[in-house]
Amino acid sequence: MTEPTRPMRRQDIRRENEKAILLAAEKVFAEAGFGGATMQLIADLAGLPKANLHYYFATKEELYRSVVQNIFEIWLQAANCFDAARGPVDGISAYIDAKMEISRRHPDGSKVWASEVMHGAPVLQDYMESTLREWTDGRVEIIRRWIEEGKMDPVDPRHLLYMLWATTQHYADFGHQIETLNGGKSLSDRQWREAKEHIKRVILTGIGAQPA
Amino acid sequence: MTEPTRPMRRQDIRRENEKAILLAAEKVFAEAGFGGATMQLIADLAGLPKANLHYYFATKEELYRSVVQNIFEIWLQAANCFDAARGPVDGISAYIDAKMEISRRHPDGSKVWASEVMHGAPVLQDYMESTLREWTDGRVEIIRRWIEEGKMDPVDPRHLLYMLWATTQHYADFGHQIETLNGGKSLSDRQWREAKEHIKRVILTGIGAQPA
DNA sequence: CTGAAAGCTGACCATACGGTCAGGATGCAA
DNA sequence: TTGCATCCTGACCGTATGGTCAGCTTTCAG
Repeated sequence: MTEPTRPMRRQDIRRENEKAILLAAEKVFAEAGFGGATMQLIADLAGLPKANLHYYFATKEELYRSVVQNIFEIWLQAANCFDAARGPVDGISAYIDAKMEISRRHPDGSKVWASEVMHGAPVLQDYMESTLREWTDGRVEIIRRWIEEGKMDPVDPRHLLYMLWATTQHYADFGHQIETLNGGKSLSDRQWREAKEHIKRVILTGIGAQPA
Repeated sequence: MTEPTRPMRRQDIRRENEKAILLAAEKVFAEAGFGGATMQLIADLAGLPKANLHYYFATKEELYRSVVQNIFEIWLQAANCFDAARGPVDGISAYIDAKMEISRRHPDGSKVWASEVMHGAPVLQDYMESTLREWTDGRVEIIRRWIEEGKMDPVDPRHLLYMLWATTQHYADFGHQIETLNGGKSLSDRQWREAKEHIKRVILTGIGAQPA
């Protein structure tokens, strides 16, 4: 019916194909892990012949690396919430919201990231030792300041960060478990809202930073 | 030097070999995932020829299933803490302690379990729909009672359980990240104690169940 | 219009992996 | 001691996978 249209420019072709491949790869890596994923499966999901994948990404490792780096970018962007905040209530609330939104919108990416870390971060070790460490140290300093200013109880900033990561990431990585316990249905809008509110309430109350 | 000793009884041979294989398998599955693990690697780590693995475990799937089931047992045992408790402070404290001890002593098992769930629980789906669901429903009921009795704030019991699982499991699954951020060193006894205390403090305070 | 660069792909290859098996070694009950 | 069940294993096999490549088509600058 509709004229197929395909006078695509070179640039577009490259961009679209890479995008399709990365999306397919993210899903397959998330579902099967690096070792269990096959280039053939990724190719099928992306709607391309396998050899075409190797035209854009020379090796499976390279493709995987690209996927993981993409996630890491998204992950780091959620950090901005923290900086702009004037206190723990604003900052931590915004961060929880942002990370929960990632868990909801990019569950596959979250799983790939979790898998990568669980297996000892073979491709992201350098990032963890540089970017992630800097990011973490910066937020630890912010939290420390909040504590000094009496805006929250004196809890260990690092363990607090781990708790934030853990609780939010859990809804992506263990989403299948949660769904199963939810009667086999994925969480509704309301349930996601409740999850966010629960986390914010418990943690903010727990660190003595409840809004006036 | 020491006389090699090997008049081993049949029973012992079987038990020891199965144990060695399961231990090696747990480690390899944790490090490489199901797809990335190879029977050869597991055999080498267990100090046995590959063919011998297949004598005890017919297929890779069967071996994997055994590993996962073992973990699930340990995981469920930590549940007892909950039942004996008279209130949220006792119960949740004990549960956090137990789960953190699992994260510390069985990091590989925890990772295999996490991996299994992340990939959609292909071998444990039935367990999740029966045993896990029952366990969860039971604890939800206990928590609900505590709330009714005014022993803690009215938070959603399910999300509270997820938070407990997430925070404790995180120290195993993301142990590598935590170590990296800890200067490349694994957590010391003191740091593990601090982690436990932090989690207990924040969560118990967060749900309004702080001890008098 | 033309030539070269970019994009594409079926067919192919070497390897690694899960699994098999025939036959030897060993513990053990009778 | 004997017979048998259990335990063990080197050698082997079929398959699936990551990766290659020669040669095709398409885009597009000049």
